[in-house]
Amino acid sequence: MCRRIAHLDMDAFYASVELLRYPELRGLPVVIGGSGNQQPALLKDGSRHFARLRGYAGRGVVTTATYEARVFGIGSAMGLMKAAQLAPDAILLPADFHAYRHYSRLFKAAVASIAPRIENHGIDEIYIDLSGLSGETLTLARRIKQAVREATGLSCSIGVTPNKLLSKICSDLEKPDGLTILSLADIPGRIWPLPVKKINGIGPKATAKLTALGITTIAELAGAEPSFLQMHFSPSYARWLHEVSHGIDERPVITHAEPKSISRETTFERNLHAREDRSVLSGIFTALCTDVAQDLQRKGYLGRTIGIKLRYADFLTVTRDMTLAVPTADAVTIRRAAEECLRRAPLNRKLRLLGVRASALSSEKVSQGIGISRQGELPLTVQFVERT
DNA sequence: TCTGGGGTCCTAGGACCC
DNA sequence: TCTGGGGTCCTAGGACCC
Repeated sequence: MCRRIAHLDMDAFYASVELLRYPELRGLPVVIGGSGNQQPALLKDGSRHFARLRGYAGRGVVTTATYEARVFGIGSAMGLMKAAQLAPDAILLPADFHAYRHYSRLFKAAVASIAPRIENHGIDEIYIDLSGLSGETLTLARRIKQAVREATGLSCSIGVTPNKLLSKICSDLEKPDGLTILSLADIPGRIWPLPVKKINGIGPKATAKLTALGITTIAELAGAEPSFLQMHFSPSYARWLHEVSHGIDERPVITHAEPKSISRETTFERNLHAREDRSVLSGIFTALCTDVAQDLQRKGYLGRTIGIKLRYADFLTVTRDMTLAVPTADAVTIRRAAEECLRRAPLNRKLRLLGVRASALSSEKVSQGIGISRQGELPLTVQFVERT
């Protein structure tokens, strides 16, 4: 029995949400990114003045670009300074995650009204299991696209195939506003000619390694001997490469998942030194711990492992973490643990990023139900802590 | 022109236990 | 003393994704 799995990807999601708010920008190259000080100014005549990429100075990156901006070679994760070189006259808007989350909820609810088995895959993507539904695949997919458009005014692209791997590739084939349906028989014709990096899970490192081995297309990967792949990759990755190149993927659609970690991090406007900039760094550190604590409390989780992340001026990144006896969501406890971690990291160099993370999460409700305080200040009850 | 912020998963070594 | 084997937890790093 063949499954029917859809992957739905919103088209240039953040930028498209901004175009709903600023319709006068339609058709122009628009880039979303940066740190929020490029808010449009309202002029006396009621029109708005938008910042341009030209002259941008800072460490921001492109989050999303409209298709008109992509023509210039601008893409996600590119530094804004570089993007400014490519398209100085493009409009620059700050990201507004509150608005994007709102539209995310809208489009997911619209899909759920037609096909309730949904797996979240970030703010702008979902997998949908259509297997149990009646109706033609094409009809269902068109209904879903229409429902998303009616609920949000936004377009999306959908791929439908027997599994998540192929559907993810497929939703990208006819973007924007695409709809592509493939069967296993279509793999040689439609999937194999594509470059290996189109496979979700083959990133820059693996692509470079495969290229060095003379493998650039999925067809070439499919033609590689498993023993050859095992010589160059870890056993499980080699096996996975062989399977995905043949379109094999049995992963189920996961309709509910608990978070594994909650973290906050920030890149400084200028590099900071642990000693020379001690007080400003300390303030940032405390704020990050407070933010993590608030996120934990708001979402109803306790963290048992607290960790930090440092990124030095040369981009070298180190982490340190420690596991507590008692899970916590308390800002002071987190700050103390994070400080312990900090003591174990080299601090004789300039930093560009600091982060704080809570992991080994458990649900707060369960812990409270058996009498553990949020701060974990009742050591005698430690023995009754149950992990969830 | 150096490269955000929030995540997941995997690997690997050492500790520790039986 | 020259040497086991499996299982789990903890820590650190890294690839990858949106």
